[in-house]
Amino acid sequence: MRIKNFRYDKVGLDRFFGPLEAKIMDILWNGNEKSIKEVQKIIEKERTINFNTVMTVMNRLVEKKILKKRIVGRTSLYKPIMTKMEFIDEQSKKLTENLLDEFGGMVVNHMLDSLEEVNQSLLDKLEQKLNQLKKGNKNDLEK
Amino acid sequence: MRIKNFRYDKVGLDRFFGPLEAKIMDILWNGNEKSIKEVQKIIEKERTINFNTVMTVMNRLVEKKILKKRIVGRTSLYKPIMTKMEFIDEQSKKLTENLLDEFGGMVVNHMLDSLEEVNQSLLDKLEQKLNQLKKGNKNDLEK
DNA sequence: CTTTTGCACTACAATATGTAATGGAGGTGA
DNA sequence: TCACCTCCATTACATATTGTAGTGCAAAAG
Repeated sequence: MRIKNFRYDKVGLDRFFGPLEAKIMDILWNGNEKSIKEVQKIIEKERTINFNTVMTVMNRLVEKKILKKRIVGRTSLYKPIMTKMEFIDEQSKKLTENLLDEFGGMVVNHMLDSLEEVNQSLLDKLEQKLNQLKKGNKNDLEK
Repeated sequence: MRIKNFRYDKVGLDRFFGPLEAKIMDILWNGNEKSIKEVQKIIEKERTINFNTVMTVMNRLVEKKILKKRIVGRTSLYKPIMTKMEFIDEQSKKLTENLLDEFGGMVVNHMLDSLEEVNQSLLDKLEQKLNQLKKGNKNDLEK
């Protein structure tokens, strides 16, 4: 399975995961490979959580190919398949491509509208990319 | 209620709605205010669909404030609260803002990457906006 | 007054996610 | 060896969303 939903009434990891899933991913992205017990203990610092609940959700994340599970003796260790940055990058890229496919120029305009409050270095990047694109187009014409 | 999910494994209206919801919205956006019966008849051209099924889904769309319902005599007429363009614009705007909030410059880069395949008029628009932004920034500095 | 139509109410199914009980398999201490 | 403890699999129930449809009422049509 894949991540299919972007929840835009949520923030951060909650945009891609349910709240418990997000918590677990957060823990695993901010540390090493962990057993269910270890994850459960960390969550228990904030609230009570049943060991089996953590296990079920972690195993579902394995089915979804978000986590991978390594069995060491009698214990299973879990860690994310991608780093958080890789994950975020992949998701935001997919979303961006999807938005452009679906809405085209409209999204570019919205983006640029929202960009007004954005810093200079991003503007520079934008300009740089724009020049790059213009050159590309010119070359295309020459071919 | 609001639209909360963007399904990026789907296309078009299916990104925001379930398949039957999407079909219904499509019908109502491509025509006038319609009764349940009228909508059902249109869907029945493609497949069998129970009157009550259409009714339930349409009334749920009213609850979600996507449709509004007007009772005329014994019949209820339904139409979208927003035009399709308004809806698409609002959703894509929200999504864009959300993506920028969440991922910032990363999204801009993805967007510009994806933009390479895009037409000249969009490039022009982009350039225009860029100049606008640059001017804006200059003014900000002068203040 | 019976039949048809439009609708409300209710219910069930599938999927996603959170929750947890039960019980097995294997290690540990007495 | 026996009782216990730890980790895990299996199974289940709960809620929300969406699609589906039965039952029955109330009003219109005849």
